[in-house]
Amino acid sequence: MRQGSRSRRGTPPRTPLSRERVVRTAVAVADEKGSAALTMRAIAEPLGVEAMSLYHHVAGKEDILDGMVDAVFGEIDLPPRDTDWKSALRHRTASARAVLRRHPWAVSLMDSRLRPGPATLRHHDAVIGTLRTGGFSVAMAAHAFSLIDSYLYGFVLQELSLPFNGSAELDQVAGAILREMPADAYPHLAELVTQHAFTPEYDYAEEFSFGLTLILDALRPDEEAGS
Amino acid sequence: MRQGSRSRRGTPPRTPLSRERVVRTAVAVADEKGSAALTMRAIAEPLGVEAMSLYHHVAGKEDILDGMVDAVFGEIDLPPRDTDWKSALRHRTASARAVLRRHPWAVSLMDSRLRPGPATLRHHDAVIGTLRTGGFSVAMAAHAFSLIDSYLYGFVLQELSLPFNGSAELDQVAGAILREMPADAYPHLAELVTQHAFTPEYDYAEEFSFGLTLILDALRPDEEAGS
DNA sequence: TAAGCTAGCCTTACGCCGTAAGATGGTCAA
DNA sequence: TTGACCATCTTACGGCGTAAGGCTAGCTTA
Repeated sequence: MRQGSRSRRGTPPRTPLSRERVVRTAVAVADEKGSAALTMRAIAEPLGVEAMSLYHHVAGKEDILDGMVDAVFGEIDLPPRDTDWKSALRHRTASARAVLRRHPWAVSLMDSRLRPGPATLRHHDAVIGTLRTGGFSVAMAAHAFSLIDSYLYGFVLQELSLPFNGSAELDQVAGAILREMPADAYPHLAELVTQHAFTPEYDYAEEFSFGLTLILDALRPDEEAGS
Repeated sequence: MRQGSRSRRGTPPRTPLSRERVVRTAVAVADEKGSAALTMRAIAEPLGVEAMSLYHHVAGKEDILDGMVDAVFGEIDLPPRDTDWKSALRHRTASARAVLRRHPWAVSLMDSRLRPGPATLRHHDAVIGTLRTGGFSVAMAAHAFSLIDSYLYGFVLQELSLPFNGSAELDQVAGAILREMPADAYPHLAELVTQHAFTPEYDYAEEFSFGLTLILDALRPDEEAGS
């Protein structure tokens, strides 16, 4: 904000651009304005620069998106190494949910993006390492990894697709949908929506925890070297 | 193709447009050309019509996207009513995975889209109904619903983000990533990737089944009226 | 049969988008 | 002082979603 403004004369101490600064700005823009507003021009503006200048530091918009995904993985806590595998994975999975809620554009961005950055690789390696150390065979670790992350991404995907800016708005939407229904066309859905006293923040945390606990308790290491 | 061509003279028997025909064509275009190629002009062309003509039948592109999502839900088998809840849900979940693989654009489209169509509502109602009939309380049915669908969407999301046009390409990508690694920077990840003899089609079906079985076996109805 | 209405399609145009190509100008070594 | 370099800016292009309005075929009505 203070460095570049729009000046060209007077040589204010313009902080030089860099791939990292571009990616960080892109994350901020997506957080604030939504992923639809993430244009090259919108990223350039808070940097006090024109859109085309970004191309000297990134290969194109796809490159920025790759960087954003890796930045998100960098924010997720790695599973701590000083507890059992179950507690460790519970911690990192809760951290991941928090991060993905903070960056609502991230989940949809992660699909179709197959150029994992270093933070992504480090993250996956740590999760698999936790399972292996906890006594999981390679095959079983793959199963557990797939299951836990599928649940994580799928849950956040669904959670974010609801407008949870306070329960008022949610109730309003739910109510509108219910009212459109031909009374008893969808009785079970109506029952569930009606009976669920939506208090989004808390309910969702509890809902997530229910599924995660069920999964973690059903998973079991399959190698003899127990801790 | 045969009906409209570009003619205006001679009055060929042009099949009239309709919201349903527009949505069906949009699904076909997305399937064949990818979701990035899904433009109003691209939808209009196979209908033998200009882009702006679509606006007489749909409210805009968002409306088409809503319709596409509902069309996808319409393709998913409802849980059959003549077995136990576990078999019924296994069937509909496998069907859902098959449908979402057939329309790779669908999962990402489902988030951010909060105007469920009739097929979507009917589908959700049937799933919840299966759980309730199976002895689940309303609260427990909500838990089970959330858990199963989170797993489903998350799994497909991850499955589709890999280039699984035959194992050759996948091995190639995996190999390239491994080669970029500083040898032993990600040992557990390397071990897992190396040891997993990727034969995508089969492996993924088995992987999905593992997690689904684990979840279904861990879930339990919580009301006394057993079957 | 003829007049007028209307539904359904087309044409044109606008302001966005990502980015190719090349001009500009500030910095620094010689 | 000169000259080269390189980060940045300017301009432009094709494609996007869609607003506004024109045209015509075929139905309604007298």
